Amino acid sequence: MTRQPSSGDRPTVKDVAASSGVSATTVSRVLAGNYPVSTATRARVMKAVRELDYVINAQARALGGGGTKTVAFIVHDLVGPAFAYVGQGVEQQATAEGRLCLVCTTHGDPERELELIELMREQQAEAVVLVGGGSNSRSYVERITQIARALDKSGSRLVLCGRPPLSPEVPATVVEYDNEGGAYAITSYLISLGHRDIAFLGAGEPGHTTVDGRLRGFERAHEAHHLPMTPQRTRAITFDRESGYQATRDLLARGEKFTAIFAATDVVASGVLVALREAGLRVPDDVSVVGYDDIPLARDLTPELTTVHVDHEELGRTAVRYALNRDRHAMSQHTVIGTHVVIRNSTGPAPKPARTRPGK
Amino acid sequence: MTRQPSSGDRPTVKDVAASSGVSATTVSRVLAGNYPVSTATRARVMKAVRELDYVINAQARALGGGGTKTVAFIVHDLVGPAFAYVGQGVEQQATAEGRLCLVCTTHGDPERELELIELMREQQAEAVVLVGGGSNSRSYVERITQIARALDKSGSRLVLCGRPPLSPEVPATVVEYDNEGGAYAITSYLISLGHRDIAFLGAGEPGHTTVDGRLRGFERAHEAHHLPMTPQRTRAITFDRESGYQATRDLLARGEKFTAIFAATDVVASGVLVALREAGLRVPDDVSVVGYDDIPLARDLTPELTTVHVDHEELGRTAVRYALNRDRHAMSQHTVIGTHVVIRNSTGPAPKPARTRPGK
DNA sequence: TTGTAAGCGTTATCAC
DNA sequence: GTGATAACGCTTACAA
Repeated sequence: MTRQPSSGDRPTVKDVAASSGVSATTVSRVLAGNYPVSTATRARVMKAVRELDYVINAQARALGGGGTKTVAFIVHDLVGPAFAYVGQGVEQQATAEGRLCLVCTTHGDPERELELIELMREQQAEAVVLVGGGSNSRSYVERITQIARALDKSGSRLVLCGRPPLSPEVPATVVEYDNEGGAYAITSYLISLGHRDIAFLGAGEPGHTTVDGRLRGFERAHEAHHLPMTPQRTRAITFDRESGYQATRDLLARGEKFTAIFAATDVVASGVLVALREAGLRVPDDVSVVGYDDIPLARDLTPELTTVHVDHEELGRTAVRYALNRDRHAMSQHTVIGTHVVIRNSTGPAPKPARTRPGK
Repeated sequence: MTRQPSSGDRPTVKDVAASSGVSATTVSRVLAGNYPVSTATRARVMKAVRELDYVINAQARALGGGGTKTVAFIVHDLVGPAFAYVGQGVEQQATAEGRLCLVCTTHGDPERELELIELMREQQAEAVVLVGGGSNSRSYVERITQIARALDKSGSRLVLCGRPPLSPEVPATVVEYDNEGGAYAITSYLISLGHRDIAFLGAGEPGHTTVDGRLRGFERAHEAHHLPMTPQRTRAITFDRESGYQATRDLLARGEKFTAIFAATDVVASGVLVALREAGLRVPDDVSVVGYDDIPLARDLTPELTTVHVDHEELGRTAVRYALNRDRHAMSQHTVIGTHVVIRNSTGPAPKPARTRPGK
């Protein structure tokens, strides 16, 4: 007698087996397709599957057979363009490798991050991708190390995306981009245009790996060209449009001398442009502006923004690819993706003499 | 004798039980915390949990106990700003309700969409959120109806986010925004500024629900003000920046008469602005431009874009909230979220006489 | 080629 | 309070 599945109570292999007159094992074999089954039987089983509208229970399968085929993606938020692109890459590669993609947001809360890692451990995610720069503080590094070990013990792999490597003994996959190199390159470009007084908006949060790298590239470029740096021209900000705006106004209000501004991100640069425009300064005639990331916004700004291109999507793809196809004996992995300067219309030769605050 | 867990082989309740000298049942109770357990026992168990670094197996729990506490989010892609915000809302609400969030992208492929629905059925997702406008074609509606029924049978709920409701007999939750109303309002605003010749960029794909709604609002506003519409001024596009750019160039090249452009999305509007600028036309002095969506980009364009605000994040939140806390007896649900016009600097009084192609 | 039976790790049921 | 024991739905030896 055939069971009559009703709403909310799914048919199981047993139902299919009963309905097609075979054993549950055979049904399983037909569905998995990895075992010889006679054509006639297969047909009968498939017919029953269709009639009952049977779908396998992923939980039960995971428990009985292999693992769970899941990749977790933990990120600050989904709407930052850079994050969204990394996410896109992660999802894409996970799908390509036959995995499902779990996504969680921390909103910058370290506690929440920890909770999520535990959750992902429960879920047996094959890889747990952490996106975005982290702190460089001793305690933070220790924490991440611990997490990496815990995940490793649970048979899952920690992937750090867009931050520097940990010690080689830590079981983790690290995929970063040449953050410092990009900053060095674009700063050098400004210097080659004759700029000598360049403001840097994006200091602050000392120990934040992304910021640190960009600032370091900025500094190294100055050293390489034997140019002095003045601390008054580097500003701590919060990496949103508004803080770029405020920092620029502050720079102008204090009468700092500068002919160019290096904004730590494209989003910050968008605020910079507004402030300069309000102050009656022309870009790039009076002041050159550069950003970092090359998100689509960079092309929509007026003028179009000269910036450092980072292939965020590739970053996400690479992260998953490496984590899933790694040498099981290798402890740590580390890859760096290149960056390059994209020249658009927000940069030009330094005006002479250098501008100061208008009207001062 | 205590088991020694090694890499990749997780301790189980049994290990914890053995290590703390109680039964597996007791361990389960301590962990669930929903049953009386003596303080002493609880302490011993927790100690063992910590020592073994035990984490529960979510799959096994799902199989044994209740369901899976998962919400699935199926979307065209993650990087479209509107999608990203809906996703943010979905994730946020899912988390708030103690659910995990699975995310998958279709890249516009209907086959892929079907596959994903099946996958989500296997995963026993409590809710499956489909984001973005769909087709209105008979076959498409039938397909969705079938999907809704299939999911319902599997005990999971289909949620349509940002598209019109299906028939009341179809078990689905629909959350849309007042798409047509927003288009009506912003068109009326243009008309109130004296514009009589308004181009609409975003026709095409007849049957696409989002586009249809916006065009209908545009048309209704014309009717309400007894204004004629000329088909030559509505253009089919592909909803990216480039197609907005091309459509505008085409409009100009053909010498169409217009004093304002209604771009179907903010992204399209960004392309429109570029084309107008290249043609030497000033916005809003020569031509007014409006968009739709009010994504952050709208404020970064020059001039800042007048557009229709849609709270995409709230859309996502509402979708999940309704799907999870619905009346189990109600078949279909339907909610509409309001939209409103945001006036910025891309719109102004219609110039007179109406501009045509410059130099013509 | 097919079936039987024993897990997988948890929770629920029913005793004690 | 606590502990056996039987599900949950699937896979995978081991047999036939």
